[in-house]
Amino acid sequence: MIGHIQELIENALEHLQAKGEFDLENIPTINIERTRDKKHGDYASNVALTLAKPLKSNPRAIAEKIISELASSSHVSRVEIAGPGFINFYLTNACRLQVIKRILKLKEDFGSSKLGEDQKITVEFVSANPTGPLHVGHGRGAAFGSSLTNILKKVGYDVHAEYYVNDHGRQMDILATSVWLRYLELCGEPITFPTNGYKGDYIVDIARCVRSKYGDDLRHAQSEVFAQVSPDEPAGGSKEQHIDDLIVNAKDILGKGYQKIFKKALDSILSGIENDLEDFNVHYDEWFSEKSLHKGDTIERAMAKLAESEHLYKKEGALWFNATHFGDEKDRVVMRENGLKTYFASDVAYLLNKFERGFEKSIYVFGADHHGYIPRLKAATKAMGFDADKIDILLIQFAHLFKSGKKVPMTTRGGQFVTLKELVSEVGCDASRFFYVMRSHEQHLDFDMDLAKSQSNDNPVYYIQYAHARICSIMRKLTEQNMMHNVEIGHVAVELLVEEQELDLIKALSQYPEVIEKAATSYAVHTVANYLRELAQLFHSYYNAHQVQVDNENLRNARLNLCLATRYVLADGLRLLGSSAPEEMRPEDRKET
RNA sequence: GCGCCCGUAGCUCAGUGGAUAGAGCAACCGCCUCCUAAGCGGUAGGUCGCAGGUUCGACUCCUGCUGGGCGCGCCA
Repeated sequence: MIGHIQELIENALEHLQAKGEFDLENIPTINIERTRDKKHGDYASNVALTLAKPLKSNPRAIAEKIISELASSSHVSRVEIAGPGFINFYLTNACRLQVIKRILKLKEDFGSSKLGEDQKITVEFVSANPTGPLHVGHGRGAAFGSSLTNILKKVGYDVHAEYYVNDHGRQMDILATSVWLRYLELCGEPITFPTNGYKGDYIVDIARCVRSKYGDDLRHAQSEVFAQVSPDEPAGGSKEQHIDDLIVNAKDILGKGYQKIFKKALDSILSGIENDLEDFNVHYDEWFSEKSLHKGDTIERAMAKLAESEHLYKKEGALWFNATHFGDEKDRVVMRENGLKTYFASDVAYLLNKFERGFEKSIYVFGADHHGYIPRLKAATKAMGFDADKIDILLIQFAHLFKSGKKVPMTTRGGQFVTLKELVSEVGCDASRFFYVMRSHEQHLDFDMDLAKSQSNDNPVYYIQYAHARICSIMRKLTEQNMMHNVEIGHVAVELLVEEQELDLIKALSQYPEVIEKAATSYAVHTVANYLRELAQLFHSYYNAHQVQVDNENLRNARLNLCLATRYVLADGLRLLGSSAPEEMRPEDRKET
């Protein structure tokens, strides 16, 4: 419709130009937008305002000339000038009502588009180190990334959702060593657990699994384990050195046994993460292993690419990438003096891998604390000769969890935190998914657990679901009374929908494709949540003001069509956000909170 | 110190150059003989952090200031 109006104006401008009324160097791109206020019609253009300057004339006069040259259209009922010189377009009722037929035909495909042209893109999100269960801090990235993936698919991208698994490096060694030490404790060895080890209870659980599988096979004497280990921090030493020494000993003493523990720890935590995310309705196409980059030659090739473009240099024994050349604040080490590659080297290799897999766009969803990564990833992209516009890095601001009015700490050093699993089991998947994405990802979020749990009118997700359930209920009642919903009768009688609430609801429905498209192009998942709330609001108002099941068969079917169309959009929108659309919600099912 | 993000109603937030700045919650007043009251209608609530600038037009863009969050290792 926007394109149609654009065309009308464009033609009018060309006529005016040809008649010599206007003297423009070129026809500008014409901006058409939905009006916010229905008193301003359905669509408005500011074209006369923008032309005021080049034409050196007043906007209202220009608008008048444009209107006089507008060709008549079967979709437009009225055009008027308003305010400083806006041109407002009113659609014909027939045109407005078409959307119902369209939705009933397309069903849940309404709002889908070919915007993405089937381009291969990837969205990487969460990617938390597999050193422990996911906590509520990861939940926002998971909810956002998953919803974004759904939305991008909806507009026609071939989206590959990916989790980058940091299954390589020192943190994993600390994990494996922590498990081993807990295992030794279970065997009865007197162990002083290192300050820098992972202290969560889940480590003990894994150690127990190791013990039940291997018995005492991996047991070694405390004296051997701690032989030549420098003192821990409480004993006046360095906690970093202490844990590193323990890792060296663990690898030495255990040999192949170390890999067994390592693998057990990784598998156990990773499958826990996978399960937690599945329960959170978050699905991945790929769990990408960092180790696979080390096993293959991707890192070498990535480094070679950087070297080729002469962006690598040696300093103080280490190998550096000159990121400052591309605007980063400092150069970055890719290989340490001890010959080990840094995480950044893996990141560059992963980047190369994404380009090699032919993704047109790689979207990274990072926590706000990772904002320092943007310049260096962009720098590496450019240095390898790729288009930096092909990577988009989104920062998710922190969510603060509130419980009983008090802020709940997200993580603590001691390994105590609210896990995602706990959140989902306490609040439920639907409400927690919705709460995480109902605010802009660029905004700090206060997550009120009590509100999310409350199954009441305070809770926006239930409000939306309730609208859906009400429609389902209308349909059920109909069947109980042996009345038929005849869609064709409804289509023919569509002009009977004249109530204000009906027209408002119809208008909102017709906006769904635009909302989805805008959410996709600007990565603004929360706009879908806002839209659904508005749509539910309009439906509830309508429901209260007018009866759907009326005696008049024509009107009844027209209204049923409208309800059904609303239902499709509500269900699809909820699906995009990872929430369900229940067909029945009973007040007596509510849990008192 | 440097860099990134944020400041809109009592609270939590929408509003990515347009018309009279909007929702929800909290407050107050109403609505079930009628398809689910997890609902609806109404009232009240604002110096869009402050000061300049760009523009026909600024909550929106630019600069400075101010308040808050986060980040600045051969850590992961």
